[in-house]
Amino acid sequence: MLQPQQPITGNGPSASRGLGLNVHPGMHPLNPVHPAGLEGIENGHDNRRDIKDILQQIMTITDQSLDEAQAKKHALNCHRMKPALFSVLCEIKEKTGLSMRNAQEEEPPDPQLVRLDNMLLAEGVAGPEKGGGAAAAVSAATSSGGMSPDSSLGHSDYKSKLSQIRNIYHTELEKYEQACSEFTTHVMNLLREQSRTRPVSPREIERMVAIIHRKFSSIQSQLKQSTCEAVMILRSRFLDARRKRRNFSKQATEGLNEYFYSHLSNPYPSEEAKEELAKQCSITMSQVSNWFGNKRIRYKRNIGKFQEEANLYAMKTALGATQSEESPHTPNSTGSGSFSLSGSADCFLGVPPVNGEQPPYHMGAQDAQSRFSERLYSTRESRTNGNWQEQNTPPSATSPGSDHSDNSD
DNA sequence: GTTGATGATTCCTG
DNA sequence: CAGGAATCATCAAC
Repeated sequence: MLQPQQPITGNGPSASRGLGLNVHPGMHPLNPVHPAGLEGIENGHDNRRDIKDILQQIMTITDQSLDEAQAKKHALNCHRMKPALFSVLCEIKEKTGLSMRNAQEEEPPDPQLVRLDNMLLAEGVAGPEKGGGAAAAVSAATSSGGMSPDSSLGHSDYKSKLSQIRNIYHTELEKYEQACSEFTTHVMNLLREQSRTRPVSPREIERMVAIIHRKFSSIQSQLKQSTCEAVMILRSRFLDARRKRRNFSKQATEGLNEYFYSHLSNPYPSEEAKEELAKQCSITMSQVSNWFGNKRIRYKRNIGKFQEEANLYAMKTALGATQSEESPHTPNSTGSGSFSLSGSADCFLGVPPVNGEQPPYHMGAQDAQSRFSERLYSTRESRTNGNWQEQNTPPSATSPGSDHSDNSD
């Protein structure tokens, strides 16, 4: 794409300055490396003086004013020695292999940059605008058990902020790309201009372009890093579940409590039961696990405090069970309104007798209870169950009058 | 602002 | 890896 020997037409200011001839190692004026370039010249002594003069002019060209330099440059380009000198320069360059120095440097992709790219893509900042972006990040955070669905008001805020970051990122990226492209064009023009007075190979230009791109790439990676940091801050601020804790809905709490107290002998829902509870309470399975974990430990810590609650739910379940007995068409009715669980039919039947007492509610449905228990309790629970039963004697749930709870703690 | 309740997280254990 | 225990952070009632 370059024609180094083409006639001079351009006379831009850039060409008159950095001609770059004073850095060439093989350019000693009195000792041309290859005499072929001076073919046809008969008087060697005069020639040497000519060359000396020309080079002297070239060396001092940067000290001159623009117009003067332009004029000198034009004079030099028109000089009869110019083609010969140019040819010498070309040969010197070829011999020394200057233009090829470091030409082979093929840098592997920067792992740090790749990481940043991947992260921005995952966060929805880079890549396609809709679908995989903020929504994906939010849904990921939610499904990991972070937030309850009613915290979605925070999501829209998060999305809008993420969108802002995305916009800024793309604007800046565009700016950088434009600047890079402009600068590259400028440098290429400069080199083309210079190629009229010194040999500049296409490969050299490519190398220069690569250098420029590397420089801009490092700026870009800084931009990417800053963007990643901004997204991280945003995430921690908006998606940190602790900050955005929301109480479960009344219905959800009721459902969980119902299950807890109706399985007081073994309040360890199986995966299946957790899934069902999660579905019915509109929370995630990990939230169900959290809830039961908290409930068990808090109940155990202060059984007396939960006595009333236990009684309440015992009443409810008992009422539900009675109703279900009376009207077999509604077997799953638990007296808790819209909330019902398939496993709640074993209301308090799993509660072991306290000091040999009979369970207060014996519906004659022990078989059903066993079946439900078998289905709902995982193998893991059977391990922990014994422990729970031994250590946590449930209160006489349905007889508040005979409260003999130990009010532990 | 204080305080108790509560959902989530972290660390540890079996 | 599930669960216990401790703790944190926020909510909500006062």
